[in-house]
Amino acid sequence: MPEAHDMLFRSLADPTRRAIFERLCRDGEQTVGALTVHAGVSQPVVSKHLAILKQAGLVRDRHEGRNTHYSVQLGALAPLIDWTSEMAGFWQSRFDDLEDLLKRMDQ
Amino acid sequence: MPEAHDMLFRSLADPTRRAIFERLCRDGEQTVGALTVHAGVSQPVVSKHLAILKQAGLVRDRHEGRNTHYSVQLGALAPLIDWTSEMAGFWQSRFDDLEDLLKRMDQ
DNA sequence: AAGATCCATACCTCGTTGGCTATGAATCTG
DNA sequence: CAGATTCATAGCCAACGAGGTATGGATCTT
Repeated sequence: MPEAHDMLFRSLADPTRRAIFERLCRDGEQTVGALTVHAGVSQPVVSKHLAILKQAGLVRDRHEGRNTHYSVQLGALAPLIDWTSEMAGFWQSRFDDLEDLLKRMDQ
Repeated sequence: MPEAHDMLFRSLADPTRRAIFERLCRDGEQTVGALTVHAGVSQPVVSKHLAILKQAGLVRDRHEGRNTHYSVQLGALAPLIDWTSEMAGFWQSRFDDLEDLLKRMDQ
């Protein structure tokens, strides 16, 4: 069972995939075709990347006729923010501990 | 030239590597041996992971006799925070645009 | 000095994956 | 209905990467 953070980080690790996600963040909902134009890779590759992003909970799709529109999933980045905050928190708390120690040593 | 964010995300994508980084965040400076005990992989593998984390700017090393101590690099997570904020910002601003639009339509 | 310990590097292997083309299903359009 | 368009899936391949063992350099320890 791949931990939840795994898919998240792994999804964003690939440059092509991250670029697609960034574009969706910047410009909002896009069809596969529109995304393919700027992706620099073939349409099937874009579709595969989108499937991975979707499975990671980063994007969602909406079907309309023969078009599929992708957009950023609400709260997509929340786990990333949480993880980062947690790690930064650990770091900070140890820093505080050191500060306390130094303060007590100072007395 | 691999963009800076690439190494960052790719470094954190691997579970073993991320676990090592998390441990350094939680418990502070550690020797390679200490990290290897809990890593579940061989010592050379741990060394390699640490080299990757170091190249990504996430950790730093300090040599002391035959021991090498690794610790989280100051400001390691800053680029990650920045990127996340930027993406969330794009999303938010488009949301605001929509809100404005709806507001104007409401009149 | 000899052995033990710590770590990094070299080398190999195998699974994963990101890319492609081909194709088919589904939907417009003439 | 026939062709065109949009997208997803399947199959394939080359490259990468994470794991292992073997080994050597450097440093304690006796």
